[in-house]
Amino acid sequence: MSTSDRPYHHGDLLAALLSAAETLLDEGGDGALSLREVARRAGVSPAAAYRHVPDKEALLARLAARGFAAFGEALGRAAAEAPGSALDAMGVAYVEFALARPARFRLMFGPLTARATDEVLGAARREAFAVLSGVAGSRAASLRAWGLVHGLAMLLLDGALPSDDPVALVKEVLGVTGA
Amino acid sequence: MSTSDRPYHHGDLLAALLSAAETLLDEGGDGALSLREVARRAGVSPAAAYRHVPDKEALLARLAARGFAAFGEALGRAAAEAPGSALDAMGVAYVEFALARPARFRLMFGPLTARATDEVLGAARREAFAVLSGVAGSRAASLRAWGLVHGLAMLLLDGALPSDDPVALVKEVLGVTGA
DNA sequence: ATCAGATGTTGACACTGATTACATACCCGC
DNA sequence: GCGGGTATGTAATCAGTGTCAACATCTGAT
Repeated sequence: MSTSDRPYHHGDLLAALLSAAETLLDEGGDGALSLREVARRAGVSPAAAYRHVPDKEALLARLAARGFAAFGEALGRAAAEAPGSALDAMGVAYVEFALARPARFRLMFGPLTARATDEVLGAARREAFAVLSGVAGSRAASLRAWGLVHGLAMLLLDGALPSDDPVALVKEVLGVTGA
Repeated sequence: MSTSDRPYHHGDLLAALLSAAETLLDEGGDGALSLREVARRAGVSPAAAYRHVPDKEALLARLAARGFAAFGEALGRAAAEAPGSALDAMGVAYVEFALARPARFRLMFGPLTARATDEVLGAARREAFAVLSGVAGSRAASLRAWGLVHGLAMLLLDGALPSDDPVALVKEVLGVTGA
């Protein structure tokens, strides 16, 4: 029962850092998020982060892993809600996720994760993809579906496909019979 | 007749900067390239770059525009060399370009170009895409082809599709009858 | 109660992008 | 030819970043 608002020991700083970083990513999103700003948000000195994470890159890897977990869950939910046309529903959910959280999505599929030194990240990513591959059929069909939605999501994120209603565009391309 | 190797005035610094930046991008490529390092490579002080470019972002935009020019050219060449199956050839060329110059490709389709404040860049990008759209047929078919190859390229770049022979994988997915 | 280890702080270093004030070289009009 | 104006370069500086080492503080096991 200390009277100080913030005790010396935070309690669960790593979680607070990750949460602050996600907020940062989702709100500003314009550029790269700085470790210092994350620490500031968590109400802690910059160096404190290094007690919980070896590196800024490692923190980003954890964020990406978190992202893949939420991503896989969203895909699974979409598939469950439309058992008849699971693949199309997942495709739409794929793009919707990307558009709703651009910075997180870009981080998940960025050069940092490409280096893939973090094994937790790799597992999370594989698991998310397994959800998608499970409903696609053959290997080639699975890759085709995956590549297509991923490409559409990326192009929309980059503004290469200007569209008032991106989701409608995706449905058109996928041949989803609307409603 | 100065004995100094490098005259005070460089002659064409902007070109030298862009060239140096491209070299940097293509060799290290791991992270973001710094304006200072680019200037160092060009044998010039960091501030000199600001005489030719208002911003680091503007320099990157120019690089991306250059990239789109080379990209469109590569696509056009591929189409010309395989008149029978232009679309497939362009798809393969699309991925090959991305894999040969990962950093440049990522820059071209990155958040910087998404902001698209630079109009030259936007024009270059549209032109590259026009090459692709020209051979695809309907709008939906064009978007489908484009999204697919773009997605495959990105996933391969991110190491999400580990493959010994990425190009073969792409051909398989595209259904290209090899040789 | 004490002491070891975990956790957080302070201060520093090297680096970055960006701006400013100043120096130099080139070029055009005379 | 030459002198001034302008384009182009430099050096110095500022704020912000990732990272580290040294120090301070808390917490739990013995």
